Amino acid sequence: MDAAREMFVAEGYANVSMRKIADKIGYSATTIYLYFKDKNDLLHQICEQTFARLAQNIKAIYMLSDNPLEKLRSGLREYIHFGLKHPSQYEIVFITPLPVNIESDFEASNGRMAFDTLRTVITECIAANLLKVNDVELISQTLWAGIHGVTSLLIQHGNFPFVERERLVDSVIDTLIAGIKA
Amino acid sequence: MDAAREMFVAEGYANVSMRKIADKIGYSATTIYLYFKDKNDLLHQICEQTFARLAQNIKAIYMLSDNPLEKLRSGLREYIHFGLKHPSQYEIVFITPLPVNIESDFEASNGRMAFDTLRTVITECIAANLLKVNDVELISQTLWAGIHGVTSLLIQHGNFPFVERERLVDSVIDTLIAGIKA
DNA sequence: AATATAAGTTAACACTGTTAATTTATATTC
DNA sequence: GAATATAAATTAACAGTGTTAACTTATATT
Repeated sequence: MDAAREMFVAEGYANVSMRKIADKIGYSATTIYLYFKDKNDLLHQICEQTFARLAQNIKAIYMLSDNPLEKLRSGLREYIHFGLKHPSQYEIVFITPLPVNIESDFEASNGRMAFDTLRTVITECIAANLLKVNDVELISQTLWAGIHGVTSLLIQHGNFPFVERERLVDSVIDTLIAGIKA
Repeated sequence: MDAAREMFVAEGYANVSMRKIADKIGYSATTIYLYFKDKNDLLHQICEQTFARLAQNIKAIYMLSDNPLEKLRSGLREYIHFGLKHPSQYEIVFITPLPVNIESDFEASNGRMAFDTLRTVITECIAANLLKVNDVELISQTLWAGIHGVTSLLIQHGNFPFVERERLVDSVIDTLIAGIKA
């Protein structure tokens, strides 16, 4: 998985063959099939690792504040920064077109857990009467769309004449929060 | 291009081989290479066709109203709906990492032209004193991030238990506009 | 020492995008 | 109308892909 992740990150999922991975770890290609159902499954398991780290980071940041809106703001920022700090990995997990039904068990995966951190803090905000809408699911997904949008745009279209990175990130976060605040 | 577009949309870019396209149009696979440099070029040209229509659609929608905020709202909606209606093509232009040499193309591409329609209507909103920030570029890119985010999430993570599609789209648009309105 | 099981490999299949050489069809000249 | 030039399309082939089934080697258990 370490070898595969490095190669996926460096060269892209589609450009890394099972034989290349096998060469790197000194095994034959078919040996990988003893431990992973197929190439998609290999990617899926790597994604789980990354999801788990992201969820952990966000939870750690939530500990630093008691103000729900502050927690929300810093959580959103951590998500974006996590993506920008590990652009290749973010690309693989969140941007790279997922070849098949890789997400069929999303319900129980670490991806769901990462998203749950967002849902949790939104619930706190609603409980504290800080928002003007009280549909947790709807707001969570709306915010996710916003932070995923800026992250993936900055990663992908690096040569587009964006305004300064930190200004854009702040603007997205500020706009989103201003848009839902009571 | 018609045959290829249909198949890309129906089955996904990766699952359509040059031979399958050739079969559908009654030619041999290699004939396609007389008219397109390679498979990516074929898709790229299909995208240009489609996104010329997007820019056209948005401009047409702007004609239907004089209220800048209404124009903005309906333009954002059209962008998202267009992406959802042409997921394969949206994917290749805005999501899939492009080879380095194509990137300069983006400056003059029809996708960029679509973004310019956004910049134009934002300028109108600022001129009418409807927004609380008056940096055209910053706001345009912030909104682009938001609508790109929801579009790409809905396209790529189809198995995620999203709330009803139209509700999420509305929520993103409402939140963004509420976040920038004066 | 014999056997059962785990781990890994080889050979092969049915594909893929793509190139080079070759054939077939159409147009242009004599 | 015949000969030639050009355009259009094809066939054969290459090097690669994910993946399966059959086989071999290593390790553990009796």
